[in-house]
Amino acid sequence: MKRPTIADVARRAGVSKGAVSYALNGQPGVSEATRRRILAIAAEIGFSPSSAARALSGATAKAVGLALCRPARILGIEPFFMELISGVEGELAARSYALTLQVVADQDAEIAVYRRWWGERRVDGVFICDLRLDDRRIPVLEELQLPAVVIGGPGHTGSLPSVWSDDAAALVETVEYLVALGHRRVARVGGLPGLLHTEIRTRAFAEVCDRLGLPEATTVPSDYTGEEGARATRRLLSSAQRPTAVIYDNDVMAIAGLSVAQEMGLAVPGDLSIVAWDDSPLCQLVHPPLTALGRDIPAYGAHAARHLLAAITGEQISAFQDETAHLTPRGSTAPPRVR
Amino acid sequence: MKRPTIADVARRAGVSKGAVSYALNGQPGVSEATRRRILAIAAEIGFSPSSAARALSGATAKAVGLALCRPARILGIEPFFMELISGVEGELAARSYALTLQVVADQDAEIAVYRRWWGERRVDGVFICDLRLDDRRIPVLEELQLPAVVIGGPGHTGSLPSVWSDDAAALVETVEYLVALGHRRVARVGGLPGLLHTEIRTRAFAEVCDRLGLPEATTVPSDYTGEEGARATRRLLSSAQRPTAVIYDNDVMAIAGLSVAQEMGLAVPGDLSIVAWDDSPLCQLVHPPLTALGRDIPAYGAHAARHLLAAITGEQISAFQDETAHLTPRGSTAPPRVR
DNA sequence: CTGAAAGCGCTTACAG
DNA sequence: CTGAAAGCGCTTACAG
Repeated sequence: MKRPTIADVARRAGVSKGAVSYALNGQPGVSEATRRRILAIAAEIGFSPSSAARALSGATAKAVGLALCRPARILGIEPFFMELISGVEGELAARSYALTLQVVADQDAEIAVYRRWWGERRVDGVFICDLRLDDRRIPVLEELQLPAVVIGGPGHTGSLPSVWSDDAAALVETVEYLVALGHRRVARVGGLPGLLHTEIRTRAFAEVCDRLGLPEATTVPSDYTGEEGARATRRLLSSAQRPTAVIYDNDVMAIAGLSVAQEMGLAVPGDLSIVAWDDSPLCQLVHPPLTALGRDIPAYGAHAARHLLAAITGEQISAFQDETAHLTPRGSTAPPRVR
Repeated sequence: MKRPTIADVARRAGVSKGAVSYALNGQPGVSEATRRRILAIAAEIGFSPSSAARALSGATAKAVGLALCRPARILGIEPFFMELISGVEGELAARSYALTLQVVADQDAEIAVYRRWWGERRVDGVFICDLRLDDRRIPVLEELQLPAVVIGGPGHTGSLPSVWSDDAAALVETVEYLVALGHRRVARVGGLPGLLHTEIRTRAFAEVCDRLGLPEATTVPSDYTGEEGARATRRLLSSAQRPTAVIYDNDVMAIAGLSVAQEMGLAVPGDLSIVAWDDSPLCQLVHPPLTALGRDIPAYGAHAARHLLAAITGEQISAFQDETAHLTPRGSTAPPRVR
C-alpha cells in the first residue's frame, strides 16, 4: 500500500502543497473553508505527514528521549519507571509526540546516546533520571544545548530545569511519626549510594535523628533488590541493639524485610515496624499491609513531560516542585512492644 | 552548538558528500584508506547522520514501535513488560535501532497509532502484544504491509510472523505435578478473558483436568490486579468443596491469594498449595516463597526483536517457538493435608 | 574509484 | 488568500 503524501492531498483538493501544509499546521494563509476541505481529504485518504520530511525541513522531530540506566531485573521489579512512563505518555500523546526509549548499561553509554540522538536530530529533548552528585550528564547536555528536564533534585541540575519532590520533608515526617509512636531506635535501608535522592534522604535522616535525640541513625546502603534488602535487614535485626522500626527506600526491599522479620520470629508490627518508600499496590498485597510513603508517580511524569515540551518550544522554565510524598499508615507500624 | 552535517565531513576530508555516505554505510565506492580517514574525521567532529534525512532519502527510519494497551497501575506492577523491553533493547541497540513506545487506551487507539506511524514513516516495524482471539490489529497491519512480529500465539496471527511459548504444555506440567502431590481439587485464577494466552491456558486446564479425572476444573476470570486476585481467591476458598491447590495467571495475583489464605486462617502449603505464573523476584520475597512457572523474558524480547529486524530487511520468517516455562517448586506447594 | 545531481516530502519565505 | 520555488541533509543511480 502506497503511503499518501502531501502532494496527493493537494491534488485532490485542487490546491498547492503549501496550502495543504498551512491548513494542516493551523497557520494563516488558507481560508477556513479550504482548510476544512483539506483536512477532510487528509483524513479520508489517511494522510499523516512524514515525520522525517517534517523534521528535515526545520520543524521538530516530534519525539523526546528517555534513557534508563538500570539492569533488567531492577527495571522490571520497580513499578516506578512504568508508572512514570505512563504519565509521560499521556502528556506526549496529547501533542502527538513520540517517546523514544533506550536502556543503557552505564553513564558513559547514556552520554553517548545523548550525543547520538543530538547528532541524528532524533529527539527534540530528553528526560534525565537518577540524578547523581556531580552528574556528568549535566555539562554534556548544557554543551549540546539539547532541551532537557531533570526528574529529581532539588539542586545539582546545573542550568537545566527540573521537576522534583521534597524527599527530605517526607523522611522527616516519617521519623517524627515513628517517634510519636514511641520508637527510639529507628534504622533505614537506603537505595543506591551516589544517587542524589539517596544522599538527600540519608542526610535528612541523620539530621532529624540528631534533632530528636535518637541514638545513632543507621543507614545501611543497598541496591533496591529484594536480596539486598533482605541481607541489610538481617544485619540490622542481628545487632545487639536492634532497631524497632526500619524505613526502606523502596517497596520491594520493604517486602523482603518483612519476610526476614517473620523468618527471624519477630512480629510485625509488634517487634518491628516497617515503612516503605514508594507506595505501589504491592504494599497492600502482603500481611500485614505496609505503611508507605506514596505520591502520584504518573502525575510526576506528566509534569516532567509538560515542562520538557515547554522547554522545547523555547519557554524559560526552571525548577518545579511536585507534591511531597505522604505517609499512609497501615498495619506494619505500631508502638513498639515494651520489652 | 551547531550539528555537523555530511558536508562538514566531506569538506574536511576533501571528498564529495557521496563518498562520505558510501564510507559511512560500508558501501563500495571508496578506497579502504579513504574510508578510514572519513570515519576518523566523522568520529572526531562527532558526526551522526540525521535520522530524518536518512529516512527521507529512502533508507529506513531505524526505529521500531511498541504500543502497550494496559492501564498505568497494571503496567507498573507487572515486571513482564519492562523485562521484555530490556531484552528488546539489547538487540536493537546492537544495530542502532531506536524503540518508540506508546501507551494506548484501547485497541482502536492502538490501531490508530499504527496507521499514524505508518503514514509518518516513523517506524520500520512494530511488535504486537496481548494477542486476542479475532484480533482486529492483524488485518490492519497486513493491509498496511508494515513489518510486524506478534509476541504470542501459537496461531491466530494471520500471515504475520510470531514468537511464542507453549503455555498449554506448561499448564499441563503444572497440573500433573499437583496431582502427583496428591491434589484432586485444583482451581485456577485466570488472566483477562479474551486474551489468546488466557484462552489457551483455560482450554488446556479443562482438558488436562478431564483427562486426569479431576472433578470440575474451575477457572475464575480476573484482570491481573491484586484486588481481583484476592477477590477470586476468597470466592474459591469460601466454596463448600474448596480447592487444595490454585494456579494463578500472574505473580501479583498469587501473592494476593497467599495473603487471603493467611487471612482466612488457611496454612500454605498445608491447607492450600499455590502456583504463580511468571516467576519474578517477587515470588521469592513472600513467605513461603512461591512455586512458580518461569522463563527468560528478556530473552523472549530479544528473540522478538531479532525476528522483527529480519522481517524489516525482507527476510521470510514465520513462527518461532521460544522455550516453554518451567516449574520451580518452592515452599508454596506440598501434598494436601488429609482432612 | 570519485564528483555532480536528482530526489525523498515536507516547511516557509517570497511573489503575485 | 494562493502558487512556485528553495532548502533541510541525506542516498543513490549516473557520468566521468
